[in-house]
Amino acid sequence: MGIKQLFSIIKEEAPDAIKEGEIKAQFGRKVAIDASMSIYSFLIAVRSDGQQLMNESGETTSHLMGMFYRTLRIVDNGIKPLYVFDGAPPKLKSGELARRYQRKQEATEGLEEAKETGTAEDVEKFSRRTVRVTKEHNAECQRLLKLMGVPYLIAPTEAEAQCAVLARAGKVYAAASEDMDTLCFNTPILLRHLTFSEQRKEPIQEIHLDKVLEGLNMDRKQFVDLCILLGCDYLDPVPKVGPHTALKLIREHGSLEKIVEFIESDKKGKYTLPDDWPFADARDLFFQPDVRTAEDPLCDFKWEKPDIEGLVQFLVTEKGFSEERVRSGATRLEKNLKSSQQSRLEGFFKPVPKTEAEQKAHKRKLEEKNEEAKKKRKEDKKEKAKAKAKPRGAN
DNA sequence: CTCTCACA
DNA sequence: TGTGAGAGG
Repeated sequence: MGIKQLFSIIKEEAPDAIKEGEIKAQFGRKVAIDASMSIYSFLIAVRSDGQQLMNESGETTSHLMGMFYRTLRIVDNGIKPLYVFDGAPPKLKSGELARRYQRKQEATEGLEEAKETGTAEDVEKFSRRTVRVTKEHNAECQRLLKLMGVPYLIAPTEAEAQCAVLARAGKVYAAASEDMDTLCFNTPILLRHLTFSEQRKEPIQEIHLDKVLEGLNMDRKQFVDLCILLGCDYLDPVPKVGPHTALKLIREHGSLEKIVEFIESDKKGKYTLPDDWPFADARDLFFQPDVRTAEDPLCDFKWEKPDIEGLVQFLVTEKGFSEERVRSGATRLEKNLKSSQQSRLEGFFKPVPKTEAEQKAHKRKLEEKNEEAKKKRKEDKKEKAKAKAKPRGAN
């Protein structure tokens, strides 16, 4: 998995591509979020005594908890989230690719377990391994979002790819994900650490793909080849090839075709490719993912007022949440989604003048504006009255 | 994971 | 104002 490696390469070779800032800087922006990935992490992280949270009937509530509060926090910051759910698993062209993909998926869960080996947390270990995002989890989160007035859409296959399409089309500002692989799907901007700013001290990262390519001096194809070489979700990495070598190989040979050629003809046999390594098929998945175009009516979305009573019914009555918390959450949601109707205003955060003189000047200005507005209203009224008195019929 | 509340 | 422990369902 090249997540760390890819980031370190970018940091090294294209530092301008990474912009760090506070969450406030994202005010008014729309972002696309991979819902299924989020749900998975909630199921793992939202726990108490090693168990997922559950209501009295034993139904899991971790995913709803996580999604409810995280979304609230995002919305509190004036950000408008759009969730994208995974559809069917991608149809992989080669059988080998499919095999590896499946194994990787299973390994992801096994890895969590392996990491825990040696610690005394047997219970946790066991329950983590069995975590799967089910149809029911997805459906419940969709119901929750609907009640919250937060839009979502279901991707034909992979959510990440769909997020990238929306960002590329300008329907959202960025794809928000922790997964660097999202860049391979051609999102112009990747937003990382969207949620844990403020509370933690880490800043939000914007990673700009154009700057990445510029800094690496590569086109998109070479960049994707680089990522595949580092080990993407669909293919195993090449043994002994780390970030440094991967970069060097791409720079010297220009493409995976040439690199494979080189490795196979290299008499010294420094590197060995995995037995079956259908890199071209993996590359296709990044270049021709199964997605809806941004113009598809199914990609239309809007933010609406929350259904407060519906939320209470679902979360409180059915799932045992605290009514007070749900209601106060719903109120926050109502307030924020209303006020963020207006789009991003540059200069919105210009500080109010500080000295007394400046404050007075500022006040005067406001009064002037007020006066002007009043006058205008009066005039408008007059116009209207005139129009009424002299109803139009002439034309 | 996120919230809350107690405590420096 | 900030941090840590503990609850949440």
